[in-house]
Amino acid sequence: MYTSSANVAERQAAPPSLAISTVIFALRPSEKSGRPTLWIPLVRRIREPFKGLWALPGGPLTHAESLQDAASRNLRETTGLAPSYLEQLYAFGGLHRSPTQRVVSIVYWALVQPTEAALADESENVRWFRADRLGDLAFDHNPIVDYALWRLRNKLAYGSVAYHLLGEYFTLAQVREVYEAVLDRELDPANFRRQLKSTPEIEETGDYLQGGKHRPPRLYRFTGRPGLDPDNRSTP
Amino acid sequence: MYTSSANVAERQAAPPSLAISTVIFALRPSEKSGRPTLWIPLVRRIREPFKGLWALPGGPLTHAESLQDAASRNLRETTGLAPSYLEQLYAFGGLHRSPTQRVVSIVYWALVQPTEAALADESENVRWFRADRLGDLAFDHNPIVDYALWRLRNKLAYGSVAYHLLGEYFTLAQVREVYEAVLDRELDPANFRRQLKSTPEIEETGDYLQGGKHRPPRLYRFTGRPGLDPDNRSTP
DNA sequence: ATTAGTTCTAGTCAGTTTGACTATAACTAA
DNA sequence: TTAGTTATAGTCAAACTGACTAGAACTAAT
Repeated sequence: MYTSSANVAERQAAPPSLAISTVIFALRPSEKSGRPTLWIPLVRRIREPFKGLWALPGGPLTHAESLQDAASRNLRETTGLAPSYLEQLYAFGGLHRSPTQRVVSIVYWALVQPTEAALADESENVRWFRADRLGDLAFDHNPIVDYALWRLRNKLAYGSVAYHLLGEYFTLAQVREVYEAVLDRELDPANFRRQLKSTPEIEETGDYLQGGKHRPPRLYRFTGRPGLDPDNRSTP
Repeated sequence: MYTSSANVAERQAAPPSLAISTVIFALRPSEKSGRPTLWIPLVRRIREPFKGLWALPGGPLTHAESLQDAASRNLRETTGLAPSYLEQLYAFGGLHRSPTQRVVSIVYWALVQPTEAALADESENVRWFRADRLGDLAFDHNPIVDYALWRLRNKLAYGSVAYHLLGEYFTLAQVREVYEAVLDRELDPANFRRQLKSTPEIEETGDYLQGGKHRPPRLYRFTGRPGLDPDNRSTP
């Protein structure tokens, strides 16, 4: 068996172990400006290597679950979250990612809606961080998060992913705030609005968001699936 | 050890085995029209499961090599090819991909230049197939190839990948033929030309392609790297 | 040598998209 | 009632796209 009692020769012969990790994104209001910003939950390492450092939630792949199932189970167990979007990011398999053993990590990235994110477990060993202020993470998790951010920005430009960071109903200004938070630049409200209105997947509702300080904006709804992954493509 | 002598209980306890496979694309002239078309080399299964069927080249991940190294070694060993482009495609980890054991396959896709592809080994158990006429492959390799084709078409639209299917020097018409072969539709020569001329990564040379039947076209050269993968991004 | 045929290459033109900007509508708070 | 702010619609020029025309440069046939 591949337990900790295995000697060096046995570890050499063993296949690399397989782990699943997830980069989870959610929007939370910034402390200062109150505008939405990207946050990521991390877990503290409670054993070596990198004991005490923060790391992406993850764990080994068990025998009876698919990769995607393992990712969502892990998500649920470590953070209590149910993602609204989950996609494979990349398989990281460099030789020296972990100092103690060879590990291949299949990393997923997930988006979580704000209502869900507000309920998330937070504890001594689970904490949310601003995506742009993470500090030094365990293993190679810093470049992994960078790559996940790059993918998120790319997917955003393409289309259908922003709505998974919002609730079912949203205003066009809220969508713009998502884009501004993720892309980290301001967008012209009128032009942005024109583009969204020309995409058929965004449906006008009859309702308006009340309770604001100014003219109440109309609420919209997103219709249409994201799905580009092979694992998602066939789901109707 | 996890050999064929392991019993069921041992296989259950064992971690899923890890394999690397590669979808290799190269251009070859079609038999009929002579125009370039996409071809893929496959290897014949010489043992169960799926004995006798054609499959993607691949093999187990050995302990001392990175994922990308494993992919290129495998490429070289099974087909004798050195790719001009190699990128991770996806990690496939469904529970029932292989009837005999749980296998997680990290699949790469590669592009090979025509000079290289012409030298490729072909034998009883290695043969090239037109990408659009593969028949039934072993395992879940048909949807994997479909997904690789989808990625290739996408990357083509974005930019820098077409030149890795060509030699160092090429005419703009040759680039157009690559696009036409991969996207499977005709493109207006004048408009296509205008677009390419506006991209700074395509450099005019002073030379012309001689020996054709008509006006000799100017030769161009591609300058600039593809790299979007985390494994490729930092390579300068 | 001349001509026909083909590809290479440059250009036009209308329709569409994009970015910067202006203006009015609709609400809250003072 | 008014000032302030956001929501929303619209204008305009620049850039881009797809369809098309036309001359340049070569080969092959007459």
